[in-house]
Amino acid sequence: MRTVQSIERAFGLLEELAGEPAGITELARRSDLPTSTVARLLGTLEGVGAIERIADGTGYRIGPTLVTLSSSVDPSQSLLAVAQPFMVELVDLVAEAVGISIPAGYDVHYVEQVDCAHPVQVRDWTGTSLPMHIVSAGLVVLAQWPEEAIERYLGRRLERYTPDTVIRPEAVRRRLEQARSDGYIWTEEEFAEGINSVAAPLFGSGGVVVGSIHAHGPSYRFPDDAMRDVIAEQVVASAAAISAALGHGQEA
Amino acid sequence: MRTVQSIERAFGLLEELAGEPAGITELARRSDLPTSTVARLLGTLEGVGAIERIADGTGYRIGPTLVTLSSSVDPSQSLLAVAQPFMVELVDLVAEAVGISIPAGYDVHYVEQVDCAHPVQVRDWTGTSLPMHIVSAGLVVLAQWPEEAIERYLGRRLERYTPDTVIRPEAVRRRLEQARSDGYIWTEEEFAEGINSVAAPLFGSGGVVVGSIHAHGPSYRFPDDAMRDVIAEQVVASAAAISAALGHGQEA
DNA sequence: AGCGTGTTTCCCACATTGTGGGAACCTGGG
DNA sequence: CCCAGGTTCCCACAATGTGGGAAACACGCT
Repeated sequence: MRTVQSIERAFGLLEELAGEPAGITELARRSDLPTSTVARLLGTLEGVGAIERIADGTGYRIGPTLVTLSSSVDPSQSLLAVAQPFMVELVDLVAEAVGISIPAGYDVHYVEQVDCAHPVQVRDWTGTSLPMHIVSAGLVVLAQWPEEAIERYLGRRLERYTPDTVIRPEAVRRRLEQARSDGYIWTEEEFAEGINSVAAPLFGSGGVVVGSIHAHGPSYRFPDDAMRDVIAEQVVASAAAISAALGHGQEA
Repeated sequence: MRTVQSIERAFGLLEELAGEPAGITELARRSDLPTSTVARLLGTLEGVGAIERIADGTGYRIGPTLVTLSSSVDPSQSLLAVAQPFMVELVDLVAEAVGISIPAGYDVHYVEQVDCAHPVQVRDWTGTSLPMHIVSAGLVVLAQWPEEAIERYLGRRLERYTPDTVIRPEAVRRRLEQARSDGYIWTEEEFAEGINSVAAPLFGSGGVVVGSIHAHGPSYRFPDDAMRDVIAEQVVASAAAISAALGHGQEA
């Protein structure tokens, strides 16, 4: 036995439903399965939240679970594919680890990192989430949010991670302005002692922020003071290139 | 038998993966299933595209199929649930059909309509898509896009639907400005002769446009000249209420 | 009301299908 | 080269999912 029939069938049904909501009998006809089987499969799918009953009684449609499942990785998906080559390129330029992250609620989620050759380097944060105000990758994203959203963010208690973490709302606000005008931002030992990073925002199809790209390294060598601006510009340039690559190709 | 075990397990695994990509053994540990079973389930899920292998060999993550499945219904989903009551309310106020639409590439897609009591009324456009520049529902959305995106839109050939359709890029631009400052826009027989409509944009969690709400009626009676501004304000108010309802509640 | 069509839900015997133990097989490190 | 950690394959077993059909609903018609 290689594949699981019931799962394949279930996804067949999901695809039908994605095209157009429908009831048991109709799906049974379309997918050429006995109604009782379809009923059972749909029942299970409903149980896990993959589909839900349409309000006025008859029929099912794609449900919240699927949305959650996909959204949790979705943005990174296309992002990763597109960004990968640019990340590698950027690593060569700045000679430090480069990462990509996406917004996830009030956090940013690190989805990928390309390491540099240095024997001493920042560990791979892929898979972790951190509050936006403590990391460059988060600040540049936050900076792109509409005013009310920022308001909400800053209205909550802002956690401190190190002595250098900036948590005064007005101070954070100033940094956001800075990020907007510069197109990038530096954080220095605000999340963890010994790590500095620069980040620039990534924009997707509609012009909305979909995440950010950053370079980070040990604070004893990064950034080299002379290179500070150059590095930032390189990150910004990579970000722009990725955004351009994402830019078009909208879909419903 | 009530539910299908393999499907439940499969979705359990998907949820694990959504949280964080992982390999077979790790998932087996976490979900407390035999590795061979996990391997088989993942194999099937990969077959249907629900997950995919992570580039550098080891591990799986959520795949394209799930994204497709959810995106096909997602935007309308939460929107519809939230918007429904407001739509009904608005119908009462303006005494004409009210609809909701979402952006889909360069088109807007009509996802729902609540009809009014009039024996003569606009047909239900639910399910159809139209270019943004010819309908109020599209213009208000377009108006919220970032400049470069608008640029791209207007750079293409703009189709004419009726003699009154505005297709000169500069003219459209002026209307977009108007839409931004007023918060709504009227279109009069630009898409189909005999139909006028007003629309206002809907904003979602991040403050991004997620669609629009509009009222439309036969041009011989809609809008009543004296009511023109009142109606527009009512649409705007409904839009604001819906946006507020969508507004918060972010999630990863 | 009463009927009829088109649903969905429930039940149950059957064997197909999925299961899981374990062995073989890769792969990367030391 | 060997060892650990992971993945793929195999196979006997029966638990699991299957599907036919009947029962319970839900409407729309007359």
